[in-house]
Amino acid sequence: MKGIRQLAEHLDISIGTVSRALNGKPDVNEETRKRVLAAAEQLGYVANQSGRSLRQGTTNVIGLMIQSSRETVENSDNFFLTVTGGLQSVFSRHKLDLVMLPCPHDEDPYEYLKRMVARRIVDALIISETQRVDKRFDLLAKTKIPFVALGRSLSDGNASWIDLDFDGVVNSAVDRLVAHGHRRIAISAPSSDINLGFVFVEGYRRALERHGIIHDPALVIRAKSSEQGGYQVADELLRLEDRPTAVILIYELMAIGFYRRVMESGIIPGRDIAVVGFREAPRAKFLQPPLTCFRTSLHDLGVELAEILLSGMPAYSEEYPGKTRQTIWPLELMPGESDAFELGTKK
Amino acid sequence: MKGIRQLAEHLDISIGTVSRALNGKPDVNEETRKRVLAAAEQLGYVANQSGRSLRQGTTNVIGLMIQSSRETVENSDNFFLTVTGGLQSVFSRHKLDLVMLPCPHDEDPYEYLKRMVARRIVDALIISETQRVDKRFDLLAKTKIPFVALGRSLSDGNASWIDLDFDGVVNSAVDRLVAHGHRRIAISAPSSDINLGFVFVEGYRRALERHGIIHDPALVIRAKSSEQGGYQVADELLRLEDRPTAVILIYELMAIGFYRRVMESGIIPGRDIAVVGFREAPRAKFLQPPLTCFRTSLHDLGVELAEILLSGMPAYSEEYPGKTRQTIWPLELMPGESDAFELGTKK
DNA sequence: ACACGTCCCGTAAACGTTTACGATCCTATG
DNA sequence: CATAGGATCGTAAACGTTTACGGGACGTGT
Repeated sequence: MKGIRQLAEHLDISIGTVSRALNGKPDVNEETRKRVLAAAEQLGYVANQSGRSLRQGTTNVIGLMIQSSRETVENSDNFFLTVTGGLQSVFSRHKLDLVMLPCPHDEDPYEYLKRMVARRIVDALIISETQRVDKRFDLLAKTKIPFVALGRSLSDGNASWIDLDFDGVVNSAVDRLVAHGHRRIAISAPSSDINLGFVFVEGYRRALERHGIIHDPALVIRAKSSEQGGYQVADELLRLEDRPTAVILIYELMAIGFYRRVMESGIIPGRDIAVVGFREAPRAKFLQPPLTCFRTSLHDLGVELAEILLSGMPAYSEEYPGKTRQTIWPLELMPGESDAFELGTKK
Repeated sequence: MKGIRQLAEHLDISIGTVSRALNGKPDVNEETRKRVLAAAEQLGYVANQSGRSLRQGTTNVIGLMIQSSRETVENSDNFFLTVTGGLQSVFSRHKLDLVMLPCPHDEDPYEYLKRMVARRIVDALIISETQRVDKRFDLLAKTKIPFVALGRSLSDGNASWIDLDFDGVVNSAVDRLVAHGHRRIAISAPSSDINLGFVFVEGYRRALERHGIIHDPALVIRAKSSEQGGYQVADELLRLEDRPTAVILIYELMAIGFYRRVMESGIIPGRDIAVVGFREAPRAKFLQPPLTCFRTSLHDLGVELAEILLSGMPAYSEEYPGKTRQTIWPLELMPGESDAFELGTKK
């Protein structure tokens, strides 16, 4: 089966009518529509995407750009695959397909994005792993292509985004630890270049301030979000003369390394030091003691993300142009036993 | 900047010459080529992919189809993102872009693939997570689209594929355990529907046979490749009256759950029971005791995979059509301490 | 009988590229 | 001087689809 032309002459109908029939347009007899659909099915005809795209300037494909940098590969940990599930559950209802666009390690994400936009293989884009200053926002705004960011940025220029509630997480964690009597609370986070690192530590500082605790910069450890990172965090904290009594880890993967390092020094998590993790993953509850952490449904986050995007696309939104939407996605505390003790009372 | 036509009249050159200049074709003066390239750069012109694809029937995009099924999401654990890095390092040299095509959970992979093929948004395909019988091979063979499978299949029909050396892994594991005095060796694997599950257990049986050990079906545990799965494997094995003295786990993630369950019963891995894991991931060495497992470079696997694919594409291979290539990808033993004891001698 | 509206369909242009073909100019060679 | 041939460029067709436009057939109301 070559193209619509062959299909048309096989049916002895004009090519225009065939196209209208296939696309559910009016001005075509219901009976001939049946015939066309049947013949297309039988001959296995599917419209050539290039031709269609060229004509109507649309591809029916949404792109999800990911960086998969070295840093990410170690910890993203199916984050994207799970979000993708939520995205697709929405997109498939609109006959949109999702493709993931992985930016090569050795290419500048900005240049990569520019190429992808220019190639016009997607109608809209989702960018992720936003930097604190991120030129991609300007680029996408300038090209008028609909997009949503997964992650805030200073450069968002009032564009739509969705982000995890880092602030809520760190506030809740600090409150909880303070209630247990802790005053020296350490925190780990990635570099403040990436927005997560900045926002997380900022929230931490405000939370401490709220409790009247002075902030000690030595208790903020920048580390990779991996087992090695957790190991290193523990290592650095153990070196301090005035050690913290509690620690907030980012990415629960770090807890594995953290546990190991402190236990090597005879320190038992959940008894000698309190540990809170963010965010929940299956293995958190397999640690000993089980890790107190924060959970959320990444699938549902994907659903929300998709809806935000669609609401910004003329063809899929009734009240376009609507306002851009900025959403902070909540997480729920999952109490474990890694912080379940009152400071000063060792069981 | 609209299209090549505007670029041409801006330069006061014919559209044909501009196209030739941009694509490095001959029959164009070197100086005018410079001018064209400069103007294109300055005006930010990039060829519209749809037009180009329509004309020359090629998209310069390679697709990597992944299923991201529930099963996979829990354990694939950046497997694909790492392989992707290797793929892109090859593709980028040929000006090919890679997109990941995630099949929605609720859609049949075969139907999804059919849609993607028909849409013609990729020039070639990589399929993964092959089933033991997998209709996708026939479909791709029939449509003549170049492809490689990541994973063997009964249905491969002599197509190209690459797969991890499950056989070598399980042989090596069994040899090692037998050398340490073990005779009752359990194994975990996913369902034999997926090819990995089948091949792995088959190799296990042959390895036992080689050592004259009779195969006890009770020692083959089908479980999900996750922490929960590992927990469940331990649970089932503990219920046996004639317990195994060693176990081979698939996916080192399972070891976390396995360790926890047996330790709940006072059994210490590496002392009371030997554990070998497949395949290596960062966290294996953060377990206590460190897990003996098998490692490989998934990046390099991606490179090989890309080269196999390219060798099957007329435009990128000098001796096309070459033979199809089936590659078994080796893994290397990483001795830990989880099996470092002689049976009968408890330290 | 006439006007008019509805339903259905065919025709052809347009989307942005690439490329086969032919035209032009210039130089070297006889 | 005639001619061949190379270098460089312009012209136009083609890729497969969608869609604006117009036209024929038919029914309905005056």
